[in-house]
Amino acid sequence: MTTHSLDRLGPALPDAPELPLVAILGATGTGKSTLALEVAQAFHGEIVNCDSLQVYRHFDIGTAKLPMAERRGIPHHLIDIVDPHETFTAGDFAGRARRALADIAARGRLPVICGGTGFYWRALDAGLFEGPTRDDALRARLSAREQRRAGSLHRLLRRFDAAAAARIHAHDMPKTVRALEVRLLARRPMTELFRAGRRALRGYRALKLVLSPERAPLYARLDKRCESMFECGLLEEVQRILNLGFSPSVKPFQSHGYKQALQLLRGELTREQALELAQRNTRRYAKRQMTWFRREPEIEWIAGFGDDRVIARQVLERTAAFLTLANQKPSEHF
RNA sequence: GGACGGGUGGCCGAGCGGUUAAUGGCAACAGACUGUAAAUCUGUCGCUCCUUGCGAGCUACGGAGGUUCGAAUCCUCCCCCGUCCA
Repeated sequence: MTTHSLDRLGPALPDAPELPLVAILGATGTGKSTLALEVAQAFHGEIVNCDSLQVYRHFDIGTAKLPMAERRGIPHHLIDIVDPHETFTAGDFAGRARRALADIAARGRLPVICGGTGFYWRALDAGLFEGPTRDDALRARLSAREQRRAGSLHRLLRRFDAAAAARIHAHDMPKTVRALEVRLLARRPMTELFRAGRRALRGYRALKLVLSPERAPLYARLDKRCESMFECGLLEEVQRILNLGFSPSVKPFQSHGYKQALQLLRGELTREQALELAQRNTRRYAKRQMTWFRREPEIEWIAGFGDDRVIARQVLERTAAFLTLANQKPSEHF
């Protein structure tokens, strides 16, 4: 574990008592929301969303957002905070999440982070490096260049930041563009900036739980959930968002489920095809999430669904133990 | 009974004499991830073996024969499936 002194967002004193925090992570459909509710309810917590799509207003059904009525009066943060056309990055998330954490802790409550976007979690926990934010004008120029000559951006990156070029596959445009953007704007290679240190979260002691049910039942559940989304208003929701004036090219529309619903509305897919593709992409996504969390450090695996009673009890016990330990920790120094 | 069309690796589906263990897609498995990450991208994917190499051997394109230096690809017979005519 390396720690860096670049953090200016959290309590920076190294010997300050660490505040407890619980993170409930895992693939979609593993029952995180329900479990987070249980934990928050039992330990005076408030929930902080860590899902890259639930931040968008109006995208409710396809993102499996917990309806207000089911939130048991527990405050949920970072849900419905931006409009669909606004860009919202991992950096934005990390900043706002840290503020939410501090607020919750200041209220004497337990922050319960809940979500499946691994990158957001990492941005929050390990932190991002100090670098330029995205620059759409620059990116427009870069992508025009790539269109003129396919492969030119990666070649360019090889000249400007060989280390990054070696790590990023030539076909991976988004990452190639970002590396170039950093290099061009900061005038220093991304690799160097990254090595210089990240803005890691300080001042908290986290219990990191990853829900990890068996694959077959998870997939079955995802398929079923996807189907019921199509049956229970996904199409109508998409139409409603369109009617509000948001473009179909807006980012959240590119996510699985919504993308297919849009294609179905345009007549590009039959209902069966749309559903099948949505299900397939959801399954693939879940698999990628599992891959991500496997690499996440200091994690505790929970082998089951979060809405399983036995699992819930197990997690509540674990959380209780964690909290008493967290409370004792500072006094051990004296 | 007759006329066509077809049977290809877990599935779909190309190939239609050689450089084809056989394009693609799906499924499966593994992985990457440095500010739009539910995105984007990569690898493996018949079996066995090893000195892990654009390695060796084996088994493969419904079945059995045949033609050929050589066949998933051509011929014969047989077995299935589909459409049409009786």
